[in-house]
Amino acid sequence: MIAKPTVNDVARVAGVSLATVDRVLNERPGVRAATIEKVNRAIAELAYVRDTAAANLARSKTYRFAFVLPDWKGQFFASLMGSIEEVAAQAHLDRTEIRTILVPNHDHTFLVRELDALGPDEIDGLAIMSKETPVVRDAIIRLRRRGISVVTLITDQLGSERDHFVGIDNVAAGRTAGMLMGRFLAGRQGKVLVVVSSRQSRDMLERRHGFDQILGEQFDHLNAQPSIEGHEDPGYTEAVVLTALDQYRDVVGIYSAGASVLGVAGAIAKHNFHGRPIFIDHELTDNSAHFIREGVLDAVITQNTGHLARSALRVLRAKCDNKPVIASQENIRIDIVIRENLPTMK
Amino acid sequence: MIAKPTVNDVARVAGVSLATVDRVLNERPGVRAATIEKVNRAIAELAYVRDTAAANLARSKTYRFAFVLPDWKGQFFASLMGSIEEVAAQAHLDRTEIRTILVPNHDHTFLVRELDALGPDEIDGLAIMSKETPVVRDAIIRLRRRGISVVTLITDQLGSERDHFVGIDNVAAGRTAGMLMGRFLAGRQGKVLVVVSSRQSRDMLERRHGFDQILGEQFDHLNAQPSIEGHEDPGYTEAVVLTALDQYRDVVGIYSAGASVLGVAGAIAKHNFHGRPIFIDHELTDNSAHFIREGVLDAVITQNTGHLARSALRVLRAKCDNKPVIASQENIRIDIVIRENLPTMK
DNA sequence: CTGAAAGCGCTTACAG
DNA sequence: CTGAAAGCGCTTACAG
Repeated sequence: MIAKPTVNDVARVAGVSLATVDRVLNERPGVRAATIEKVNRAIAELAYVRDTAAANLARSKTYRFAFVLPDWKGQFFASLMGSIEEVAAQAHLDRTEIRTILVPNHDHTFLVRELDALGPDEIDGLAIMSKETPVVRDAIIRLRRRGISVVTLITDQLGSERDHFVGIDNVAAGRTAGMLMGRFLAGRQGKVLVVVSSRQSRDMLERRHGFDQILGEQFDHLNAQPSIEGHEDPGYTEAVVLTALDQYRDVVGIYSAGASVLGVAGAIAKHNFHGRPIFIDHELTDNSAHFIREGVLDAVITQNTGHLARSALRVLRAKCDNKPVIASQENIRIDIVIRENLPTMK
Repeated sequence: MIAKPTVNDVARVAGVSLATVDRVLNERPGVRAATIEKVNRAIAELAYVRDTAAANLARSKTYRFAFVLPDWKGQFFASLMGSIEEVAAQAHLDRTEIRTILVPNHDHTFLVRELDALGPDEIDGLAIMSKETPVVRDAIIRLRRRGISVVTLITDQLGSERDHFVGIDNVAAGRTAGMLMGRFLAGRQGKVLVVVSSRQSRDMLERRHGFDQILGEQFDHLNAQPSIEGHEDPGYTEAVVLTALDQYRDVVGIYSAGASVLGVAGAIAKHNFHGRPIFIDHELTDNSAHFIREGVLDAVITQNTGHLARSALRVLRAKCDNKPVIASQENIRIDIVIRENLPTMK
C-alpha cells in the first residue's frame, strides 16, 4: 500500500514551499502563473488529494450552519426537529455548529429580516424551510450574493438560485398516492375527498395535481372532489370533513395531502360509511403510525426526516468545501409506508 | 459562544500533563487511580469532548475495513458494489481504506480460509455478506475474538455474536409483498406462484413465511403454491415458471422472492393469461425498474444499497471508535417501489 | 507512574 | 511573489 501523498510531497516535487502549495491549493492570489503550473503538475503527478479533516483542524475552522424553520407544532415537524438535533449533536464532534432559527409561521417579514441580518462572518450556510414566496426567494438571492450557501428544505423556492433543494418531487408523491388509492379501492366506484392544509401551498397543489393525473389516466370511475382546507386544525378539519361526507353520500376514499390526519381520522370514526373508505395520508408521524396500526389509514406517503437533515448537512458542507454534491446520494426518496413495512423504531 | 475545551484545558484544570490526559482518555494502563480521578473530574467539569478527527490525524490512523462478498453477477449485487465503491471513494478522503474481498459463491471453505487469515494488524472491521451457515458463523466468532469488528450485511448470521446486522427484516418484507399482492389483486381469485432463487436460503424462507402469513390472515381466496426454484438462472427460471403456469391454469399473481425477475418476466411474456397477473419482485435493479416502467411488474420490495453501504461503514467506524451506534439512523427501511415513486436517477 | 517534545497534514500570520 | 516557523487538537515514543 502506497502512503497517501501530502502537501510536503507536493512541495518537494514542485520545488516550492509549503505555503506556496497551500496558496495554489486554495486558489489564493499572489502566485506567479508559472509557479501555479509547477504545483499543479506535482499535484497531478502524485495524485494528491487534500485531507479536509486536517485542513479544517489547521484552519480552526468550524462550519457554522443554521436551519431556518417555521414554528409549526405538528408531529412531522417535531420529527424533523428531532432529526436535526440528532444531526447537530453528531456534527458537533466534527467541528460543525448547527443552530435552529424558528420563525413565526407565515410571518415572511420577520423571516426576511432574520435572513437579511445574517452575514458571512457568522454563518456559512443555511437550510431554509418556508412557504414559497417571492420575498423569501429574493432574500435567498441576497444571501447567496453575500457568499452564504443556501439549500431549500422540503419546499423549494423557485427562481431563488439556491444551491440545492433537499426534498421530494411532490407531483410524483401525489401520483404515488393516486395510484395506491386507485388500486386499493379495487374497482369500487364513488367520490374521493381531498383534504389539504391550505389550497395555496405549492406542495399541496403539486400533490393534488399528481393525484388527479393518475385518477384521470387510470381510474376514471373515481371522482375526486374539490380540495377541502383543514388549516392544520384537527377540530376544524374534522368538522369540514364530516360536513363533506354528509353532503356527498358515496365517498369511498380520502386523500389527505398534508397535515390533516387527526381531523380526518376523527371524521372517519364518526361518519357512518357503507364500506370502509380507503384513507391515504402524507408524512409518517406517531399519529399516522397509530392509525396505520389501527387499520384506519391504509398508506402513508412520506420522506425520511433523518435523510432530509443529513442530506442538508452534507450538501452545505460540500458547498463550503467547494466539493461536488453526489446527486444519487442526495436524491430524497418518496417512501410508501403500509402496516407491514412500518418501521419498528421511531 | 464558548470555545470548545481541548486536552490542554483538561490538563491545566487537572494539573497534569497532556500525556496523562491522553492516557486517561484512551484508558491506557499505568495511571494512578487518584490521577485518573482528577482527570475525569476536569473532563466532567469542562464538558470536554474529544475531537476524533484530530485524534485520528495525530495517530496517523487509517480505518481499514473490508467488505467480504460473494462473486455474484446479478444487478442488485452490481448496485451494491457500486454503492460500496462510492462510499469507499468518499471514505478515502477521511483516512478510511475500504477494500472488497470477493469470494466464490457458495464456497464456504474458501470464505472461511480468507476470514481466518485476517488479523487485527491488517484490518479493523469487516462487513460480511454470505449465505447463513455454521462455518461462517464460527469464523465470525473467531474474528471478533481477534479484536476485529464484524457486521453482517443483508443476510444475518445467527449466533455469530456479530457487532451489528445491516439489512432488513425479511419476514416483514415478505408480509409487505403479500399485502400488496392481496390488495392489487382486488378480489380476484386464483393461484399465486412463488419463485425463489433457492429454497434453502434463510432470506427466501423468511420472505415466503411473511408472505404466507398475510395471505392466510387476510386473503384466503388466494392460493399460494409451493416455491419454485430458479437458481438465479434466467433461462431456467423462465422454463420452470412457464411449466408451472401451464400446469395451474388459473394463476393470478406471481411473487418473485429473489433474483428471478428476468426469467419470470420472460415467462409472463410468453404465457397466455386471461387477465394480466400481478407481479411483485424484490430488489430494485435496472431490470426491475424496466419492467415497472413497462407495466409488467407492479411493485418491488427493496432496500437501498447506498444506505446499506453507508450504514455498514458508520457502524464499523463507531465500533472502532468505541462509540455507540445510533439505532434509529441505522435501521434499514423496507422500501416499496411502484411506477409512480420510481427514483429518476440510478 | 508522569512529563516534555516532536509530529500527524494542513493553514496562518509574519518576514523578506 | 515566496518561504520559515508556529499552531490546530490530539497521540507517540522517549526520558525520567
